[in-house]
This record gives sequence, structure tokens and C-alpha cells, in this order.
Amino acid sequence: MAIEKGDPAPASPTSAAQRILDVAEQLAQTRGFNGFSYADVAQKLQLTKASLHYHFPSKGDLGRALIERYHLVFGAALDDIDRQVPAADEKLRRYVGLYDSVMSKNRMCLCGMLAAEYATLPGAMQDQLRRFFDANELWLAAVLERGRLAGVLAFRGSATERAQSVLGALEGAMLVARAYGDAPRFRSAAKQVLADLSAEPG
Amino acid sequence: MAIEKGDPAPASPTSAAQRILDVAEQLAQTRGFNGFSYADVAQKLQLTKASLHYHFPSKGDLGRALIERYHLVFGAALDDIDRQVPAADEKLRRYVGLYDSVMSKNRMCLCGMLAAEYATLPGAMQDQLRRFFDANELWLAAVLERGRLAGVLAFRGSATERAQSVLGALEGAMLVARAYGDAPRFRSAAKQVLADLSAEPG
DNA sequence: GTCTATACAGCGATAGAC
DNA sequence: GTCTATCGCTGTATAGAC
Repeated sequence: MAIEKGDPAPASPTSAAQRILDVAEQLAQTRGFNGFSYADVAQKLQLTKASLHYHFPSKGDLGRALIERYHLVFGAALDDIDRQVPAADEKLRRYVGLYDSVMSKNRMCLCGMLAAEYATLPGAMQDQLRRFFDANELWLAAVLERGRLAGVLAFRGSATERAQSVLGALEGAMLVARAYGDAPRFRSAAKQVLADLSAEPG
Repeated sequence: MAIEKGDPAPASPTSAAQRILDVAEQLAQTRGFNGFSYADVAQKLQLTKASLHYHFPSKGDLGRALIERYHLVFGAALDDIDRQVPAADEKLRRYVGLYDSVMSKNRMCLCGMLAAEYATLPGAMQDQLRRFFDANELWLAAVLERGRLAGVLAFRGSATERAQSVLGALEGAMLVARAYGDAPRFRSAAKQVLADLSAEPG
């Protein structure tokens, strides 16, 4: 079917809901979920608040859609890594790269940001948030365990414990680096996390 | 001078401003600076909002007083450590203990929480926040450097870089652990941070 | 699916009495 | 130093026309 005359013929015909999520995500990652309003999103999209409520009746609905999509995209990225990279140490570098690309956009990880606001979030969002972290840890723990068995990674304690501390270290590095608007600062901390896991001699 | 009859004879006669800061601090550390209102504080203290505005005219004033006091108390704790503990590795354990005592109260580090909300804070609070982190890093970097020279600590790279990553790792560990209401989870991550700095063989 | 218009609660903040 | 009362604004959310 041909594109009708007068259509803007966008490179990718993003739906209204997707565009709303894009803007809301950017705001949530920079200002926090409690730090933006429907009015903010509406203004950026040249829409009215009422239109947003058509797509996402309540802000809780919007928040849930936000985490759901974020988790989906992140999960797909992890699948890509698993498909493209065999070595555990290289998988970790790619994993850190995911965080780095967020930091480079002057954003905080969506779920790290929401973790700070945890106590103020609707229950459904709290549950989704924990599921996001659970999935990250599970993936990380598997990579760490196999990397240790293969001899390319070295660390004390259980892979699960280590996965938790790695996740926390990356989230915290973003958190603080953002207060300085300093992406290299994040990169430096991330490199140390990787170095501490390396089987290479110090 | 004797205590007047009818006085409640409090163990420590906390001023109104101090009590306001106590409540506001607890709320800011659990819900975020944007997650509580004058009404919340007033209710907990059985006061009116107007009374709070007498002590802290604007919320920005309240926020500045919050960080100022937090920084002061934290700085005093670091001085205590320096006075009481000579060994660098033991200093680090005491430092981690400061975070642990916050986590045990089901709170986030005030400045870690504010770091998430950074973009929405008044400029004065942003400056104070960076100064808090700067002071932490300076103290940590000195401890790390002297510990490495003394042979009780071991790490790659500069002490300053390492101080930054340690600070981030602790803040991030609190951030994520709080979403699970899981203080032991923080403790586990903190122990790994210390172990990675130890000169003892892995 | 987007609009105008509006309801209603909550927010930070101020005036003025006591 | 605390109160009552109130203001102006912004927040989420809804009704109903187009």
C-alpha cells in the first residue's frame, strides 16, 4: 500500500504512544518519575494533557509502560550479547557498554532512578522494578560463573553476590557521575569494576 | 539553674529547628526531597505548615540546612575515625560502617538520594551536594593512598579514581538494596568492596 | 485521537492575629 | 514562635465536543 499524498513519510512511523514514552523516558531518566508532569510531556510533543491521558489514563499506567518497554529493550540487548559474544569477559564489557551509552546521553538508568523514588511508587511499578534488577542479576551471575569456570574471570564468593555488587557499583557510578555531568568519571569506575573481575594479574 | 516544674525535661532539649530537620531528613532519605511536603513534616511534628515556614522560609532553605547539617555530622564522623583509628584498612571498615548504619535505618544516604534528583534541585543545593562528594573523595583518596604505601591496601590506578569508584559502589549498593528492603544485601556488596582493596591474597 | 474546559486536591508561600 | 486563613499555582484526572 502506497503512502498517501501529504503524509510526512517518517523514516519510522512512530506511534503516538511510542513518542509519548520516548519523551517521558527521557524526563524520568533525567528528572525522576516524580520530577516531570503530563504538562511537561505535552509541551514537548505539542499536544494537550488530555491527549496523553487517552493513551495512558493514569501516571501509574505511564510508569508501568515505561518500565515494561525499558526491560524489554534491555533484555533484547542482553540476548544480542549472548548471540554475538562467546567470552564472558567480553560479555561483561558489552554489558558495561549498555550503561555507558545511557550515561553518554546524560541520563541515569531508568530503573536506578526509580529505585531512588521506590517508596513513592505505585506497588505495580515497585514489583516491575525488582523484576528488572532480578533479570539483570540472573544474567550477570550466569556470565560471572561461566567466566570463572573458563578461567577468564576471577572473584571471591558466589556469582550471585558478585552480580549484585557489580549491578550496584554501576548504578552508583552513574548516580554520582551525573551530579558532575561527568561521563568519563563513570567510565573510570566501570573500568575498575571490570579490572577487579579480570583473571589477569594486577 | 533548676528545671521548671511542668517542663517535660527532655534528655536533650532539641530545638524546634532541629526537630524539623530530623523529620525532614528522614523523609528526604526515604522518599526523596521532591517526595515530601511541608504538610508531611508538620503532621509528624503536630505543627502547622506556617510554623515551618517561620524556621525555613522556603523549601530550598530547608534543603540547604539539611545538606549542611548532614555534611557537618558526616565530617565529624570522619574526624572521629582519623582520631581513633590509625590503620587505613580499619578506617575503611569504619567508613563503610557509617553507610551501614544509615542502611540499617531503612534510609538512603541523603546525598545519594539528592544525587538522583540533582536536575530538579536549586543551584545552591547542587553545589553543596558536589562539595559533600568532594569531601568524601578527598578523605577516601588519602586513606587509600596511605594504605597502599603502608602495604595494607592494594589497588590499581590512582587513589582518587579509586575513591570515586568506592563512593559510587557504596551509594549504588544502598540504592538497589533499598528496593528490596534488604540491608544484608548492602553489607555483602560493601564487604566485596573492602575485599577488593585488601592486600591480603585472594 | 485530539481538543477545550473544568474539577479537585495538593503544593509552597504569605498576612496578620495571638 | 505558633496559629488561622488564604492565595496562586501546578498536579492528576475527567467530561464532552469535534
